[in-house]
Amino acid sequence: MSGIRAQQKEKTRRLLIDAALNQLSADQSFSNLSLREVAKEAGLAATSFYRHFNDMDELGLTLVDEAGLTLRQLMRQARLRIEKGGSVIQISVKTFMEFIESNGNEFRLLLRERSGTSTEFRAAVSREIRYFTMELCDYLQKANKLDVETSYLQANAAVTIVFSAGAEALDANDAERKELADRTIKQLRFIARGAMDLSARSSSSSG
Amino acid sequence: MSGIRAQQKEKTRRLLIDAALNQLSADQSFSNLSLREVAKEAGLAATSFYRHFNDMDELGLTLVDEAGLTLRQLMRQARLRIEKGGSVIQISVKTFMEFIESNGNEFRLLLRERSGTSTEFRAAVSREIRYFTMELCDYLQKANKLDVETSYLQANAAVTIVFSAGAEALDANDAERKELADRTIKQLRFIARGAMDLSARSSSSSG
DNA sequence: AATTTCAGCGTACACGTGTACACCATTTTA
DNA sequence: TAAAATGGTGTACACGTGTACGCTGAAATT
Repeated sequence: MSGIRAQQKEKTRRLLIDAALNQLSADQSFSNLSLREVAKEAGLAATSFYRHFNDMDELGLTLVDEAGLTLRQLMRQARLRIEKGGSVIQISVKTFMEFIESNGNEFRLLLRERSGTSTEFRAAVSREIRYFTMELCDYLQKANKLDVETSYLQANAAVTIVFSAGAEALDANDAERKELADRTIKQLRFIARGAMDLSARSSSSSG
Repeated sequence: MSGIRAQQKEKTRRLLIDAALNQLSADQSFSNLSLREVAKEAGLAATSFYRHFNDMDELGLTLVDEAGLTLRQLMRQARLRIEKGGSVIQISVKTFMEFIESNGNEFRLLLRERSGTSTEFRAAVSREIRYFTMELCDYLQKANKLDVETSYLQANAAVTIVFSAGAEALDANDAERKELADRTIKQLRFIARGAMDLSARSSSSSG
């Protein structure tokens, strides 16, 4: 039951996952990454791959799940920082940019497979982003006393803007990233202000 | 000089371009489209491809250019509609959604290659989107008497939101698209309102 | 009319791919 | 301790890929 064998298996499974992740870059996407390349990078024979995954898609979906998880953990970190005081928007953007910097490959994966050719991948990424959006939506609802629709609209728009900025950040240098962060912060303020204004207006005209 | 030959060449070049475009779909991206497949679809021998393009990248960049052009022509149409009266935001979103519906493959191309593995493709798409954004920026500046920075921030955010909605629309049915359009319109109003408010505030405090 | 140009074709090649298969060594089970 | 299960290996195969090369017939040029 201790499982010296299961333990080793988990270890080389990890090796494969990390190998795939490490091979991702600006010049290489998961979809044009071959099973053989991954196995080689992991130091395994090509056919050993099958002891752990049925095919590359299975590996890829695992990566998407992990990336989504990392993203949500990031959100928790941001909330902790916010509780200690500071601008919500500023801290959130900064945290996100740190994520891009230290987890560029995970983010690239999400970004690319979101509009990729596999229905399953698209659904998986879409799901992860939906989780992310929903958590923000809850937060906005409670923090700003907004109605459900408005807070959802705001959360969805904010996530879109932040993701798009993240995508640009991948190709940017430090100075450009700073600029990008500033721009994003201002845009999120536009959205927050607009949501407040228009929500107030519609609730006063309808009730 | 009439060029019965040049004429024919242009014709089969068009055949190749259209063949590539027609092979794009939810399940097939340009990057995993092979030279042989394109040539076959166009009814040519594989090697004839080289009489028109050096490689697939050259074809792809041509497609990106054409897609960008189509996008800008679309903008002109929207402006014409707006001059006849109507909500700027509503008409723009509607026009964009019509573009997605009738030019899905072009849009898919832009969407995917924007975060693809080729630096050249990314640059090309980025350039097209920049043109698109700049035209909107000019318009906002004149129509709303905003300062350059604010109108740029607004234009950039608006384009991001609209593109993201377009991406979702690709996988959506008619009802979902309607919903999507409504959501997008509201979000663009948030942004417009926020830009107005915060621009006014900063200009009154600084001048 | 003779010559040159050139779009399009078919063959051929080396290469990388996924994966089927038989085999081995070691852990696990009986 | 004997038998079974299993992670890892290497070989082998068919397939699709880009593209080099030489050829052909018709258009263009001289």
